[in-house]
Amino acid sequence: MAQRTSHRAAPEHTHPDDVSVQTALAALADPVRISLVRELAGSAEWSRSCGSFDVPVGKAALSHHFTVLRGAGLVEQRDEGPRRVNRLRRAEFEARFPGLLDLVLRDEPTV
Amino acid sequence: MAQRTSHRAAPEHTHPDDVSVQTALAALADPVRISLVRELAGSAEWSRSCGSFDVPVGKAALSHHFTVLRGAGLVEQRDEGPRRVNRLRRAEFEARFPGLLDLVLRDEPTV
DNA sequence: GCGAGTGTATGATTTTCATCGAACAGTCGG
DNA sequence: CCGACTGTTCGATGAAAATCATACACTCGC
Repeated sequence: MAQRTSHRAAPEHTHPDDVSVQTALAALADPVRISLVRELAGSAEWSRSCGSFDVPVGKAALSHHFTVLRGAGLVEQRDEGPRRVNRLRRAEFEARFPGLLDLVLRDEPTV
Repeated sequence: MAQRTSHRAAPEHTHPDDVSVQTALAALADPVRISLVRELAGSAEWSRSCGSFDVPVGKAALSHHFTVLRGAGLVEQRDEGPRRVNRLRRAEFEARFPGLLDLVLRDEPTV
């Protein structure tokens, strides 16, 4: 039989098409999640594990934020050995909510 | 001297240019405020008083929501006799957050 | 100027959400 | 098989936000 990469339950994903505007906006209206999305946008796909992000919260909260991002159709996850790697669903999200992601990514904080 | 229309304190407004993406998203990530913005978009400017909107909340909460919308640069208000009439700041908001308002207005709930 | 109509302010209540600590579950290298 | 590493789950906590009821302020027609 085919080789299994993981015996863990695969994370549940929601396609952007099944997401309401309100849910999408709520997902992006949080400073930690905005940081995650921005960092993710600046990295190659599947290159970032959940723990590799520079956000000031514990791993429990971090896990929660990724759940929210998945539920909003913003992030796709895949298990790779012990870690869970991420990908920003740019094209799909853009198709569903044109311009929205760009607004978040372009509006960098004035450091 | 010039005639005064109102002896009330004029409502404080925030221009969309002075609003962060996060604030804008948070303002639009609420069902009641989404309803207000949609109804407002379907009416002539300055034609709707605060109490004329069909939302399931008391007037105290309603007043609060308009404060949030003003603070996000989404709504402009003017006193007209006993009522406070509203205007959606379409052009200004669109200039600051291109496409965002359209997303909210286009995504009508499937009734 | 009274009273109805409209909106704001205040304080309390409720709900929602972000967060943490601790316990648990896979994965992988030795 | 053990131990380090990664991430999830659970329960509790705290903060923020929505809501309400009440009281107050302003406008206007009578």
